[in-house]
Amino acid sequence: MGEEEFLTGYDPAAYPAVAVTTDMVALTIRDDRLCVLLVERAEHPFAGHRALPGGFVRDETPDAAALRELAEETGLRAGEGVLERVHLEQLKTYGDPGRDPRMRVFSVAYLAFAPSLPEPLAGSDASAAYWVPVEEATSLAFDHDSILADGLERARAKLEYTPLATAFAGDEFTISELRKIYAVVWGEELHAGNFHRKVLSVPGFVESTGQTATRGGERGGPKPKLYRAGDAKLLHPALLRPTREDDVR
Amino acid sequence: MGEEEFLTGYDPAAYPAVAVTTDMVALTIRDDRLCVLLVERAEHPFAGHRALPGGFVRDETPDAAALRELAEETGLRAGEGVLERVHLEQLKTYGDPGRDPRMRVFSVAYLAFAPSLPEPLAGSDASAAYWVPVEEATSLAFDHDSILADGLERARAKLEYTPLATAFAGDEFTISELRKIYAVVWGEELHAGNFHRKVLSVPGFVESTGQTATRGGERGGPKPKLYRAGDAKLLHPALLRPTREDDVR
DNA sequence: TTAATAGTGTCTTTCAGACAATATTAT
DNA sequence: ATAATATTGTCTGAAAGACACTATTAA
Repeated sequence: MGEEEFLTGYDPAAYPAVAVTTDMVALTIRDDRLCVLLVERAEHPFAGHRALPGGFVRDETPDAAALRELAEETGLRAGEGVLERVHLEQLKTYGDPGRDPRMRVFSVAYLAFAPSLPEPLAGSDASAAYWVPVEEATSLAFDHDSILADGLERARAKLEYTPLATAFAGDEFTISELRKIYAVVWGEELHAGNFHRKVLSVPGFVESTGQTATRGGERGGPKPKLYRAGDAKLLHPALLRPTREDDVR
Repeated sequence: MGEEEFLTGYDPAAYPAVAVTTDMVALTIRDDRLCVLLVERAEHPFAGHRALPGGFVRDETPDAAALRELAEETGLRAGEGVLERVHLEQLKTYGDPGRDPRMRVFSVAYLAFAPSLPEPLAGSDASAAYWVPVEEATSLAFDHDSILADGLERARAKLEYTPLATAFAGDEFTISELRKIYAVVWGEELHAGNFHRKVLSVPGFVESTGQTATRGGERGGPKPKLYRAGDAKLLHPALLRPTREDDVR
């Protein structure tokens, strides 16, 4: 702000109308695949295309708008605990002229990490929302391909230096399950032994529940110990992606 | 988007007016101090308070709006090379209802790193803009205190894993000058010997010009070698801040 | 029994940080 | 001459990554 332009009698009608929406990159892991929540567009423009869920920001904070939108599309209700465990953060704002053919629309994009969620109930309020593996989420409406790409890159980077991978897991999880989350999001396998030692050595990443899983892995192995998310907000030292060009030029 | 709400005859006048602006956290280093560009507000609200420079996003991308705003406030002109060397990135969007008492305003905040710039010419177009050491930039208008805080934290974090410190330096610089930039932004001294070795060991951080400065330090010492920014986009391994609580809980 | 998994141990290499040493130059 | 600075060297400890090993369990 600080615009002398509208200090004195500002007339809204004198300016071209703009709209502000949120678009949501909601990620979850289903069947060992990283999935994003998409909606089917019924009408033009981009009728028949899939899009990120989103909507107008009403008389609320952008954060609240994003959370509301997520709740509506997934059918989750506040107060049941699931929605409360979702990690939500602002991603970036997209506002190129022409990104929406109808009018000037600025979209504040959000990124959400959710533990494995059920298929949205088509009945509730979710027009037609469903989880799609990210590799198959192409040819989206508007500039949503690039919003999704930005969201994925952010998510992958965040796993390196924050404990957010636990946001994809249930309340209690094994080290193997956590490793699987990293593998799925990063798209590459991690060395089991080194990962195990690393996770336990980073202070505050996970804490032991003292419990042991009731059975071992699907194809054998001892019963693993159970952990829950720790209280760290940042991982130090970080857990860096193995395959990365030594430095991105 | 994907809002069925405005697929059919959408009437702009039916919605409360919103405005979209940019606010700029422009940082530079002057006299070994980290400074931010502020403007003086002449009229209400917050008359007499200082604010981040900003303005409406017109028929242009938000990035272009931010760059235009920076050029206007600093008096810099495109094509002279200085503005082209400024690093600009989107910071975050602020849109809480009530952040501007006049109407609903969403502000797409930007962060800029500039090499030491002259005091803006009051005459040009800059209403009344000047550089202020960041510690003295308090009690800003609107929610600009928190935008500035977010910008500073982003800047400090970015120095760790990107070569952006070079954006504060001139075309050619010495390792000492680079170290001074880190010290000023982070607010703590760095060990000269270790910093020197570290910078030269990270691939693509800096490249030698083959030249040597014409004179040594202000209080003696050999003539240092000159370097320019390398082609790395990320520092690997990163250059982490020395004083950091082992992990932020 | 077989094969897969959980968890631990060891070794090598890399790197950060502390500290020292030497050479060079402004004052 | 003195003091500050540039640059390089050395050492220690932390940590990453490769690899090996044992114990445990599903099928």
